[in-house]
Amino acid sequence: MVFVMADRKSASYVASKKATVIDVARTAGVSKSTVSLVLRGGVGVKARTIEKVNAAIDALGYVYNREAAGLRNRESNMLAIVANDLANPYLAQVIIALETALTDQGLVPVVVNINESEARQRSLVASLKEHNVAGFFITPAPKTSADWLQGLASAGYPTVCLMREIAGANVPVVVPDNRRGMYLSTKYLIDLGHTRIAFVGGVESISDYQERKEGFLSAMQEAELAVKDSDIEPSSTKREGGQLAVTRVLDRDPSISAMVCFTDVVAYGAYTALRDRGLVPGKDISVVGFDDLEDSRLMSPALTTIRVNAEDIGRVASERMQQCREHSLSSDNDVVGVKLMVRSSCCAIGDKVAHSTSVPKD
Amino acid sequence: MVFVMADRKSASYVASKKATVIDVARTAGVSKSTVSLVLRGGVGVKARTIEKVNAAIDALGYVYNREAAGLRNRESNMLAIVANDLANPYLAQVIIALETALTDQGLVPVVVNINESEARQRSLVASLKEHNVAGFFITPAPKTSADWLQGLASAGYPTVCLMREIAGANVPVVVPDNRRGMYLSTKYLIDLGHTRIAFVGGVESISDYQERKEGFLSAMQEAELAVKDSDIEPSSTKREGGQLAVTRVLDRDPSISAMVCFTDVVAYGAYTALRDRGLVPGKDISVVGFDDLEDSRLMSPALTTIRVNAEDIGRVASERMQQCREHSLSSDNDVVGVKLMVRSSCCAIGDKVAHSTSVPKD
DNA sequence: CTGAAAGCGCTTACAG
DNA sequence: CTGAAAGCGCTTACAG
Repeated sequence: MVFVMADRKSASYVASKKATVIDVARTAGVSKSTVSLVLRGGVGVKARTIEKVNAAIDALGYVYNREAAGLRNRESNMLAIVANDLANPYLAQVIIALETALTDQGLVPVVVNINESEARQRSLVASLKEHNVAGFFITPAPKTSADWLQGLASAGYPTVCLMREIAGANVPVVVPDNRRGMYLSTKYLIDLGHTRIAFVGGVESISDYQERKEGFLSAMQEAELAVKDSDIEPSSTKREGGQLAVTRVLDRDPSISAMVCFTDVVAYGAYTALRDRGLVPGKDISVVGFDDLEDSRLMSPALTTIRVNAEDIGRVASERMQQCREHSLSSDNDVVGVKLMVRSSCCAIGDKVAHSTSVPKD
Repeated sequence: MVFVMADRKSASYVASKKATVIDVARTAGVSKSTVSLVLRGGVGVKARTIEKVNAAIDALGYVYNREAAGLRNRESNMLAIVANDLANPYLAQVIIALETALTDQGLVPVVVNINESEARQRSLVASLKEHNVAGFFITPAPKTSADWLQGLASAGYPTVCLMREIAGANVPVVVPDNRRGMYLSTKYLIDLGHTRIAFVGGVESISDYQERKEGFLSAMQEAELAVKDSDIEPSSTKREGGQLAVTRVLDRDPSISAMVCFTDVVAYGAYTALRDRGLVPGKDISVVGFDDLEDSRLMSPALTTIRVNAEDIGRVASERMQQCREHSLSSDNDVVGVKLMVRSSCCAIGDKVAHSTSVPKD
């Protein structure tokens, strides 16, 4: 009969010929509708039937075609994480936390890396829209326009910004308490007796930079300490950026006795720059970071830094996404708490003594 | 008329009602078939018509539904990068390189993170299959079964392994020349006069560990140097793993004067362990890494290490994938070259003098 | 270039 | 639970 001939003809590429719901129904001896019911959770289908269908699925190596399903019911379980720079270890922590939270909800997180390029961001997001992702987590690239971001959200794609805010876009944002973090680290240095404190590293065009700078300035102002323009030295957020920034700052003004760094990675660069001039961090000069990467605890001297719990960021962001998906509104900001981790990279100056009360120890 | 009423009713959620090919055809004043032609490159359609269609697409905010298209033509431009651990900085470099190569070919790379969990690998790969990805790059989790991996490839999903090999699976693999890399670094230490060299860090169950260990052993054997079991100390590949491994090795045998580390990250942990005992890397004891992360050049002492060009891995892997997609065969291994980068973390011992000829300098 | 029709692999809704 | 039918948004193939 005809069916047999067809089978024999296709014998050689049988593995790549994908089974379909009809095939499953046929081998399980049930209807197409029943298979569909089982595939979607099997409510109201009796256990024996579910077993038969699952057995057929295994036997045939059937792969559910979620895109065909999505075509009909307009649903998707795929969420995109649009990452500004996969080489940033702190972002990696956030992504890992976020992935865990999403996977627990039965969603499929995929990450794309835009490498701080607005153009790449634009084109990758466009591609993901074509693939019917259910929503976007995004750490927007520098120069991202509010209109573009807003447009994404308005077009029905639930969108949550991570770590960075784009002014003018009405999109929910999950950020650490950048102001308070930098305020805490600056205040800590002031309490140790430092009066000449530099703020090093970071890219001015990104929202977190401005927030951290404000925290620094407010602590300095509160203590009535002067801040010269030259005490603030932006740079790339790579290790090398920190190294260059510190070199420039100290070349200009050797009276600097302490520095708050934009991130831990910048602080690592600071360590290198200091060692290159024969200065020992934690002894000759004080350094504070921001992020609390795993390495910071392990290096020597262990880096005093601001801890931002990546798990918190991930968890809050996934909750916010869930809200967006439910009622497509809500653009509040979530600010995640921070904590000063005192380690060994700071020293007291003048008649002060390093105090280790009132501050959490590692 | 009916259409007008429908339009007015849907006015409030007009933004989320997606335009379709029919809508584009209507506003452009052409047929559905023509729009389809334009969407797929516009061959044989005159420029004026293409313009009209594109104008309509922009005006309507039309988003191509690649899944509906894929349903019909069984094509996909989405490639999955299944990463064993996103927190691994070297892997991040490889992913970035791979993404660049794929994007250049008009493909859409998405990465998922399995966190070294075989179960997560299994479930995420299953989900991605449901989303009709065109192929998989994978750094297989420990305990990945050859059958599973082989099954993936046999089911018609082009699959390329990165960095790690699963014995028994007939799948193309792109790896650095692990043996030669470790041979080179061990030989370098031997030439500096070291005789008691430890091999620290790394997880035994993964293929690259065995290869690197073989390189170490062959250099030692060639020099007729004895290797005790206790000179080889595996550990997690995290920084903390390196720290613990080095501590154990030196506690057992303080005569060790040099160590080859499984990776740069392990070497960073070694630095910490050495400093904790008052030893200065590059002066009291020699350390060599493997990977050549960006940090290695910048830390002090700058780490002597084996450079594995991540761009090469990414480029070769994407070429290999292209071949798989074209004729679904080819399971050769690609071995990417390595290079010893001599920096400051090693010292000569006995009557030897650090030689810096014949070896590439940074 | 157009137009009408069939089909990709599912879901949906409904009568039985 | 089943079965027949229509539809999701595209592509394909073909006659005009």
